[in-house]
Amino acid sequence: MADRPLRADARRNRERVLEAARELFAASGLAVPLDDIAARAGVGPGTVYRHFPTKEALFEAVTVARLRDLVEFARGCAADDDPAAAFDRFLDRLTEEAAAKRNLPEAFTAVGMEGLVPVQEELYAALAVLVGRAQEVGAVRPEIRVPDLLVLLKAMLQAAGESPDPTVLDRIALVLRDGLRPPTDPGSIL
Amino acid sequence: MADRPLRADARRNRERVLEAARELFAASGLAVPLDDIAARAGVGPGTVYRHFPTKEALFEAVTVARLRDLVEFARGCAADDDPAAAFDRFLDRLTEEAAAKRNLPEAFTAVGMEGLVPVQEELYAALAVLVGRAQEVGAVRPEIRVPDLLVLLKAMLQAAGESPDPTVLDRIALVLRDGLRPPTDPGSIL
DNA sequence: GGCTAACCGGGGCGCGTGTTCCGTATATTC
DNA sequence: GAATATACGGAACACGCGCCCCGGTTAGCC
Repeated sequence: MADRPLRADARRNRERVLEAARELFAASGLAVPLDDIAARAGVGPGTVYRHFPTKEALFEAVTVARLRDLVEFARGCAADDDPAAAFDRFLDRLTEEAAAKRNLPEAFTAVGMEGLVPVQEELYAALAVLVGRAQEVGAVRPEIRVPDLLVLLKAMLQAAGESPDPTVLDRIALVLRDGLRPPTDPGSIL
Repeated sequence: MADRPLRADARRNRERVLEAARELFAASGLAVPLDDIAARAGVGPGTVYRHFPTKEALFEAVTVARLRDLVEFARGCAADDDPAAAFDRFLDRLTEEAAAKRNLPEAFTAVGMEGLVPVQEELYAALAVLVGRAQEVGAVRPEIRVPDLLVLLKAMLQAAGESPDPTVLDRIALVLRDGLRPPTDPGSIL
């Protein structure tokens, strides 16, 4: 209970494990063997378990951080003056991150990971604001709900991760963006 | 080599295994344990292996059939008079099938399954015609290529399959459809 | 109805992978 | 610099699952 400060080498190893986990989870998702993470960190498997009670816990630790960043960004966008531009900025950010981060899509809807739920809910709430405001100014079709968006975004991230050709992502993002806009309603172009 | 006709009980069991595999693969994809399939078919695991040399072979057998149907449908669409409507019909069919068929998306891009390749190529070719014709009449944005479409559809079906709410799929299909259309080009509405 | 060959069932092997354990090494403290 | 708690490493364990094998059974044929 009395959190004694970690020994110096312990803290260093903890950081190394997190770093290795970040990279490998991003590359191959949850499928990567834990031993590989340990090896990449220059550490034995036992050491990983000293710091994280389970493989899932490690995944959580890595993923919560990434999701938290995303939530923060979404909140920043929500505070933007121009709701349409704000929504666009968020999509931009997501397509950037999509490059080769397979753990993000898994994190969106992963179930059964206790620690992920709060951040998922925060993301949901932030997106609700972002989408709602964009819909008010007619930048996003009104029937769209946050879960729809999450599914779509997840699909995009997944698709991007699987395709070897990076330009695929550009075209997919294009389709998504145009599809989210309301069907041309005369006079909607500010 | 001389394909002696299968014994009656053997043929019956083979059919049962295929049936069980269809259902379970559709529900949970390749992840379902082979023993479950055997149990569902009322058969021992050994019997499954008598008919299919490997679990992947069973998956192939089930999936090739489904893909072949899809290819046939796509070809039918390609022969349609109205290319725009034909493309739409294909999308409709796909969203219908998406309801709870997790093996379909996996089949689109599954690699390392020898038997799947020919059908995948056929699907690719059929889609190329379908998309090409739709593009000629301005129903689909010109920069889209078949791989884009495959990746996008796959990810979407997958993501939608995970969502408990079936209406999500409807809205996603809507977004997809509008997103694939070229950005309103005055005069494109026949 | 009996004979033969084909087929069935499920127990068991091997492997990959998450997890634990303990003897050894090292940081910290006095 | 010695004492002690803390952390390390990797071998060993547990387990799920794909896959094989053999004793028993059943279908097909005379």
